[in-house]
Amino acid sequence: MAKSDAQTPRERYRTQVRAEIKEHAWEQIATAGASALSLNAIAKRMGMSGPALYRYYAGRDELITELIRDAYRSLADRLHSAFAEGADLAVLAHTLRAWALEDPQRYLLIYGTPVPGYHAPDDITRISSETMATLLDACAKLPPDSPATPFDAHLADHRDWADGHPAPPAVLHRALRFWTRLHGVLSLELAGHFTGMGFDPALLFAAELDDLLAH
Amino acid sequence: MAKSDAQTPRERYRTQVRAEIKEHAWEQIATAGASALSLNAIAKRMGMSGPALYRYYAGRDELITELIRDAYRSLADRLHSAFAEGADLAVLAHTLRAWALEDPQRYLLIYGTPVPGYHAPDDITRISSETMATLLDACAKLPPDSPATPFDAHLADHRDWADGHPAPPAVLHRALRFWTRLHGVLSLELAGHFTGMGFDPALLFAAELDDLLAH
DNA sequence: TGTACATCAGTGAACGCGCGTTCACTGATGTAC
DNA sequence: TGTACATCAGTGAACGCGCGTTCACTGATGTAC
Repeated sequence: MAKSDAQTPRERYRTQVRAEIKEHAWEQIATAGASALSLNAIAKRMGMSGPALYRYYAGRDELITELIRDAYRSLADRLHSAFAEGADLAVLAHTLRAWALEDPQRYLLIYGTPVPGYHAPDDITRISSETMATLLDACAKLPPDSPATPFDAHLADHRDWADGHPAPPAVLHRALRFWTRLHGVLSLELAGHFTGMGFDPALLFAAELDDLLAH
Repeated sequence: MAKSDAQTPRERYRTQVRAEIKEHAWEQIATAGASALSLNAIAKRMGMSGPALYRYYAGRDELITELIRDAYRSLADRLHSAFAEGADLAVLAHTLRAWALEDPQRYLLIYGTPVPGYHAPDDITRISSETMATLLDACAKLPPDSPATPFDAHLADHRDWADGHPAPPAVLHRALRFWTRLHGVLSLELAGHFTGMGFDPALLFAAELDDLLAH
């Protein structure tokens, strides 16, 4: 976290204000959704005038892109450091869930409804594949037990996304299964589709996880 | 589809224009997302002035709510009629996927990122539970084979959402599993998270479906 | 069948709003000699 | 250590825009006698 390149006071101030802007941006997103994010509103809450923010961000798009990048980065780091500390898939799954519940709109900014025209810059895609790599590493540690499926064969021929990871197709498949199933429960929970249904979403999540680890 | 209550020409015209407004609204949502939906823009595309739309909808909120209702209605009807024609869970799953791919933004309007403050009216919740009921009916037709899980026990005590459906907990669990797993694959596919990964999302969907039917 | 009236679709002007963004500027902070 | 200059944060005014929404109105369509 500490990037001590001997910042001048001005640089320190700059990074601090940039961070403060982002904090307010997250608050605003949590309250009204990403589409309602407004530079002027952020400025007002910070007690400064609208144009002042242009000293720190080229415009609204740049700010949003950086928020998205930070979200991916945060998740990738969280999972990676958990894995580095010995977390297995079960722990990673709960780490993911905890991260998502910490700030639902942050999760949804990344994995929720995309703006039809938007294309993330390359570096963001790269961060996202770091997360995938951690997931693959964790999946590779499990004993190979599931029988090969037709989809495994398909994956054997379409594994570019694994980015050089040596895992066999069955492991790639397992990683995809983890991702889609946990996302399935999580995203419906975060979107509020379980509210009023009575059961505890945490238990459904745990049940899916058990099922994943059993096969 | 035909609701022939002997409409007067004026009523016919009215319903026709309302439908035309909604068509343009869907186009706009498909193009720029739901948050960009604007009455004025719709009016312009229809060649009329902005205020004219207020003859047909009380405001933007009413229009959006009706779009959401229509989306739920469309899905509920599609699944229900498929089931009525003898579809099993596998066919229902593909019906769901086809419906989603038909208009991704329509699916995401319902199951994607919610606007933090929004609460759907009761009748919409009811339509949504129609879909759930169909899913439960289909799940109940499968032979009971999966062993009871701890979550099943939890569901036995929290089954209000099943709305009087006589299915045992294991079936409720199966229905939830179907929903969350298919949604997991579908929503990531629609949000474009598989693009560039190389594999065919349809095959991953099929693999998840196979797995669901096997247990 | 024709006339008198009511209904209703649609218009254009207007209101207030908040948005993103630019620009010329003031004033404080840091730098060089 | 003090002075002269450059850098940069922040302001306020302004631009143009599109939004949702209201209002008083015109003109066409339907209804009643």
